Amino acid sequence: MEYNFKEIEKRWQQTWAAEQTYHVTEDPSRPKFYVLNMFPYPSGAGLHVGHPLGYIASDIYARYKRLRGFNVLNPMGYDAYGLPAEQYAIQTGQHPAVTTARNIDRYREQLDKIGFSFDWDREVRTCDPSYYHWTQWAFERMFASYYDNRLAQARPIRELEEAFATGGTAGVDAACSEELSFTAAEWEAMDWKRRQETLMNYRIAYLGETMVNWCPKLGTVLANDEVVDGVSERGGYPVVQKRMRQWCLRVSAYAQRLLDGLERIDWTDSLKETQRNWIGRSEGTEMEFRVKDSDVRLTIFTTRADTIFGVTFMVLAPESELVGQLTQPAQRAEVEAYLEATKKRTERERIADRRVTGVFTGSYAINPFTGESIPVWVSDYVLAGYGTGAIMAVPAHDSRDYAFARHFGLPVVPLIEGADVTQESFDAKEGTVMNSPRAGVEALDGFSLNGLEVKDAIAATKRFVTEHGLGRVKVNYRLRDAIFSRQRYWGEPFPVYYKEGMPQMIPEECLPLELPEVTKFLPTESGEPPLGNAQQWAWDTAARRVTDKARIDNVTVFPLELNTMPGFAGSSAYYLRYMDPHDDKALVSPEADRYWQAVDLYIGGSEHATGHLIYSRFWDKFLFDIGVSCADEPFLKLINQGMIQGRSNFVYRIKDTNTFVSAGLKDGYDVTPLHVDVNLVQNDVLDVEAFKAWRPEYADAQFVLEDGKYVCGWAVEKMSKSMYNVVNPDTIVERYGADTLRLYEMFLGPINQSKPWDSNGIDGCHRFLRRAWNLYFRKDGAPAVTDEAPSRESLKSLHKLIRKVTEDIEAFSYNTSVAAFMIAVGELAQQKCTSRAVLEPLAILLAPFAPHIAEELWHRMGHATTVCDAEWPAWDEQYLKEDTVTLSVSFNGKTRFTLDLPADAPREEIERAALSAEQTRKYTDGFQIVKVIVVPRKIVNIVLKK
RNA sequence: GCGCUUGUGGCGAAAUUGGUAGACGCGCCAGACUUAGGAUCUGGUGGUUUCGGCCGUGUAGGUUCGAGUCCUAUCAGGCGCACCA
Repeated sequence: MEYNFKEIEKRWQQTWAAEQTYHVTEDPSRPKFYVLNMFPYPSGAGLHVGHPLGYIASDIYARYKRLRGFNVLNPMGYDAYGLPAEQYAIQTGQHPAVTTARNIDRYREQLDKIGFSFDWDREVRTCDPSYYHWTQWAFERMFASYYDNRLAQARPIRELEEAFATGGTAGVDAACSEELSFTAAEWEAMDWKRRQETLMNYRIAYLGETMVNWCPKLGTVLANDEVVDGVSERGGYPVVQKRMRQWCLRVSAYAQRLLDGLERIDWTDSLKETQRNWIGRSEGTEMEFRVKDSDVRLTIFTTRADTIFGVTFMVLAPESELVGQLTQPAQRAEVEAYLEATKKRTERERIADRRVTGVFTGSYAINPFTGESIPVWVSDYVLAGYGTGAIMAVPAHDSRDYAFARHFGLPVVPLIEGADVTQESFDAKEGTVMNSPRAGVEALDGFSLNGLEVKDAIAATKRFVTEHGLGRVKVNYRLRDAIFSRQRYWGEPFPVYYKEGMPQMIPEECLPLELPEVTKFLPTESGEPPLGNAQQWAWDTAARRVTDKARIDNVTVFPLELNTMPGFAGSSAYYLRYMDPHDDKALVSPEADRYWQAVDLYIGGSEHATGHLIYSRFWDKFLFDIGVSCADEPFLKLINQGMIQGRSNFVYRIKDTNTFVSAGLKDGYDVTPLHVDVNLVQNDVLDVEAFKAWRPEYADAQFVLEDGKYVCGWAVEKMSKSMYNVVNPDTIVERYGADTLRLYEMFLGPINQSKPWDSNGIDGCHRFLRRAWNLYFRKDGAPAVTDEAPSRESLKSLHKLIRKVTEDIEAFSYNTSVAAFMIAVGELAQQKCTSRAVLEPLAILLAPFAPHIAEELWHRMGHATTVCDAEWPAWDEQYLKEDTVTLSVSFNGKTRFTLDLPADAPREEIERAALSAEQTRKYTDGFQIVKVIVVPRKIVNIVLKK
């Protein structure tokens, strides 16, 4: 009987769909397990073989867990909002909703062919109103919340209003954009608008005037993680810094919790480290410097408070508002020219060209410890967005300050004994402090750090600063608030209208606020975002619905927000929605949430480390605070699947001809290597006829063959259309079947490693499946499975396999379990094993990896129910025991001969046998036996000495 | 510059965690069956060898009876962060 994978796979896929085999419901009688893949953005190019890698790995685990009695949630959906569909819409006029739906259909078709155990009933699409209803809802809750630093928790903004009314800002410790200070009376005196503005300073979702990454080409702002090397991640367009009023999320309030949470989750060290880096916690001191002849106080942040005696100048960021106040008339022209020049430089230019630039303001700060005057400069090496936007410069012990001091001829005062600062600064935080203060300089209260170790000097300075009211100990984070608006069409609309210029939320019960139709996807002529083109885009507060813009009277009808939300909005809480995808009363019902808790296993690429995986953790912590999610970490275990790279093929054209030379002969000619579509190549041999048909210019191509074949060259490159190395999973499924594809993707190597797709090895996996199939049938096609008792040998093969596969799946080492299958099937074939007692468990073991063939074999063995509900077999140690064991006998670590002994021989007997073996005499002759080391069942090592 | 990570045959990779390095697959070689093979099956396949062995896990040391595995130094690749004070 032939292994007809096409027929088998098609039939079972239909059956599973018809019988809802993978439909899952909350079942408190069974333990739950939640497996999740990062949902894909449905691009127009469809899936290539790299995409399903993670899906297959998680599907194997999901099926395995189900076989072990778990109630497994394994959902799939689409991250459907995104720039490519919109860019395509701008070019072609095709509505993004149309292209997105088409791409989703294509993805679904491709996914269905691979035989996943997804519960499609729980599918979500971020662009569905029923889905983004809850994205908008979460945003509204963030707007209505502030972060209480003392409780380390989000609280209703109402509580803050009450606190302001009773005591002003005194006693309030809340995360904010700007430290404010007012009394209850001042709060009471504020009008509605003023209060709204004040509250905005505290809201978790807030409208903020900030420096943003503006991408003129895309016509939108971008989050920090969407900017790579000063250009946009999508498209690679230049990005400039621009001050704009934008929606932001106060992610920074959660910095410490995001950091602490990493301790409790099972992620790779490298990923946790990446997040720690991104959060960038830095413990230091904030110190105040008075300015000579001015009321201005300069606050700076430093991690090296101990270097206070080496401060020889101060530097302000060009964007700092203090620049204007501190610039003296004599320096005004120069400073303004500098600010102008800095503004013109893009982020990219600043990174590419690290010239030392700066300008003196004419003002002098006063060192709070010594009273010395210190010149205040402006330079773009100080960033406005970090710390206070001002620094104390210690050129002797900071390389950037050093470069600046050398360039402008400012003094360098070394503070560490033995540090040579004639050529470069001494940045290390070690050594003994000196010159603190210098001889002859009197410090405040006789303070001195001389003779202390740097570590102790930092602590001593912190203590002194706090005690003398010169500043405070402060923790800074690199993590910035997330900019949450995009000037694009294809995204979630904000449920926001504007009254007196202040944003108002649309009532929760009126959600979702649906994305309006527009005629054009480009910004309006007046520079408004694309939603400015929508006619039906105003909010009627009386009728509580969207209405025509023309009716705006700012009395009952108000303009709606024109920005839309960024890509990460929809992907931040989708794992919660899968728990309860059809609920129209809540994002997730408490029952469903309590049952599924959190994602037990999350699989996806590490490229989301500083984007989605931060935002999602933030979003979840917020939902945890307001009691919607019961888990404060959303993804308990995370595995990063490696990228599948492309394996490109090349043909070699002899220059100025249409003749192509086979790879082995190309060195004899002057050739140009050209990418050739890998689908025209099999095992590196070119299908010459297909090649001729590929492109008109190759129709009359000539070939120089080797051994009658045209052999192509190859290289590992990114899988992309332009390299002609994209391998489509459908092609593989068509040729070998889904089970072979699944097996082969896993066999390729460890899932967390990047590796090139190489179709060359796939035959091996396909052969394995055929051999497995052949175990179950006789040559004439009749079923071979019998009720005979299995041989001990066969049981040993089976139980060895059960143990190996079970342990490997638990360790996500799928490539080695596939190898174990190959060995076991080979052994069983050799043993001519036909016993049901062996072949049935074998089919179950195979089910997670190759579900179609397993299901088919299971049914052919007479089972009416699906193999998915079978019970995972357990191994029995008694079959794994050996009767005899072959020991290696080594002398001084070198193996010389082997010895067969009963497996249960005690240590003494092994030792005796080794010493009395006749070969032993040969090696011990003339030596003294120092000791004998017995590694039971493995090695006897005899240590010799002359 | 800082952090993380990986170096093993012609290739993808294994190695029970300190115990016979290279499982399994590809490729290659030989054979069988075939008019034929890009089909199938069987056997072989790290290097070297005077056929006793000897040498082999990026490089150089160290610990150990014994090191791919542990320690020290060093080189190379990949990823992340990067005027973050």
